Amino acid sequence: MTKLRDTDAGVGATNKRNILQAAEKCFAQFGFKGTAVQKIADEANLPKTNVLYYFKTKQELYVAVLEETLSLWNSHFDRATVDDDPAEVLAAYITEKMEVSRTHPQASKIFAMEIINCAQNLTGYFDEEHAKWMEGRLALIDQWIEVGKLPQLDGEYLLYTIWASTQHYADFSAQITRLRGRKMIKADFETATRQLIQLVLGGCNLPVPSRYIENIDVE
Amino acid sequence: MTKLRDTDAGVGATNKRNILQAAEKCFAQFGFKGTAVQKIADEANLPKTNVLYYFKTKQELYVAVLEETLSLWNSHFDRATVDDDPAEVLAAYITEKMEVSRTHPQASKIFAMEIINCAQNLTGYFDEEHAKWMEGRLALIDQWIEVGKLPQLDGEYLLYTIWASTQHYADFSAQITRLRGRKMIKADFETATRQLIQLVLGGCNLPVPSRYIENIDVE
DNA sequence: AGAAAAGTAGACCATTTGGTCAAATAATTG
DNA sequence: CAATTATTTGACCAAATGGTCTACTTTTCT
Repeated sequence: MTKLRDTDAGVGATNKRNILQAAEKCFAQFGFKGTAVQKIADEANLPKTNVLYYFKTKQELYVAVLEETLSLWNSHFDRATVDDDPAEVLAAYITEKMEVSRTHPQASKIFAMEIINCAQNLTGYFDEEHAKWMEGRLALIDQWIEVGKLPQLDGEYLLYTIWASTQHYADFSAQITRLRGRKMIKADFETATRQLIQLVLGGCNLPVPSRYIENIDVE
Repeated sequence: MTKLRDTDAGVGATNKRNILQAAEKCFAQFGFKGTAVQKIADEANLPKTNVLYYFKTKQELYVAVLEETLSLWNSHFDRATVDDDPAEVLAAYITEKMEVSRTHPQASKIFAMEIINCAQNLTGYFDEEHAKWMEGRLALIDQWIEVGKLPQLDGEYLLYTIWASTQHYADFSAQITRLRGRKMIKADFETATRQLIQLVLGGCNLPVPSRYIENIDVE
């Protein structure tokens, strides 16, 4: 009766979402060049021409998928200030990023491959935003050091370590699964999260907040 | 006069090495599907047919490149025992892996993509060897814990963190370069290595060996 | 020297694949 | 209802690409 189209309802929007989901799956598994549009179409149960109707080119579809994954970078850490407790903030940040690896491994893989291939499709916008974000977070870490909440350390390498260690569980899940003999389940992720928090906070001479020590679902 | 061929001399061996090097460069940048045999041939200054003469298929060439990269996993850590000092061993291991990331970023990228794409080309041999290696190293870590050289921790996640954090500097170099505004040079790697050692060892409640504290070339 | 093996290289082919076209159908609007 | 717009779909095409075939040259071995 009433029209609530335009963004999320309607045939077009449904198809678009459907295609994006199928594309994410394929791109994560086979990369950009390794994914045929036909395969995405099959995955979405649509003729290929229909896919190209919604996204003019494969590249355009890929960029659309990529841009969706960028939203996963958002975090509570973005809005932390010098008044916050770095132990709490970092523990929460690690927890968030581990959760992303667990629930959105495909997006993480696509992002990783894009970076490995020199980030040709990450437009200047992401570059600038990301660099600006980084600058702000490094300034915050320096403030924490100034007020004695953190020991002398280089925030840059700290953040790299957190990113690498958390994304690893998504990107390298095939290796991890083979080494362990079985897939990591939610409980394993929780153990891994606790261990990583302990390691990183310990390395920063920070006490681990009590709620991150026991096997309790956090947040 | 004398024949010293077979492995490293002779036209064939030279060409093979040349092709492998060109292939490594291409595969690292564009992935398996994204790399045309013709491009490898151009990079090696040979006609395409010549490349296919030495490696019957693109897949065979790719696997050859991949197998070369596996040698980079070798480390002094392989032969450490419970009598060694975990602080020394882990610091050296991190240093070694960071050095690999600095000097063989292409190999690291190829390996990473292979894992992301579910390691279809890593044969059972690597799987078994790697799993066996892992088992031995986890046993060693447990021994260190038993004799009180290490606090209670899960060695599995410790190793993942080390792998992830060190390989990150090779695999994600494009992102790092953009964030910093310039490439990481040797001195930057040394700083990163020290920071990472401090973080990991600190997280394990281990003192950092003095020679890893100052800006001194180690080993 | 002469035969056999190793290496070089152009022409060519079959397949895959991103993308276009045109025609048909369904939905929406005036 | 008529017209316009949105969507669906098969047929088709040109470019890219992995790989083969054949022929030629160089090296090595006896």
